[in-house]
Amino acid sequence: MYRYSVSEFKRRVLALVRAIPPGRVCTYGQIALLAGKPGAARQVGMILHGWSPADGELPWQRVINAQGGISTYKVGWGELQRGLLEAEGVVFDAGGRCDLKRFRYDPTVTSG
DNA sequence: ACGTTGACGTCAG
DNA sequence: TCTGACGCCAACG
Repeated sequence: MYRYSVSEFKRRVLALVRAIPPGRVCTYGQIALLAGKPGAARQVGMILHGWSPADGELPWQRVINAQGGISTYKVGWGELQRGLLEAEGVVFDAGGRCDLKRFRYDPTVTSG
């Protein structure tokens, strides 16, 4: 698909995203940090941006912003992402945000 | 090489 | 809580 020579960072990001279990979410900053580039949250978004939304191989919908909200409305995939997450059990409030303390998945914490 | 843009994050008011 | 400013780094013209 869009597998053009991925760099080390991209590789790590994709691996981390794939490690997110259904019904859980991660933030861009969290992914960037674990991928080895603290503060490179924007680059995480860019990497996912180059990925097809129809590609079920990558659970890109489980990556949201640090406020627990959807950041893909500006590219037209907001409704799709929210729908996919809700189908997995993630609950959004009236403000379109979910409770990160409840749904955030941290690979470094083996508690779940 | 340079300036602008962007699926973001953090700090100050 | 919401807004504005700055930083981050890769992609684009």
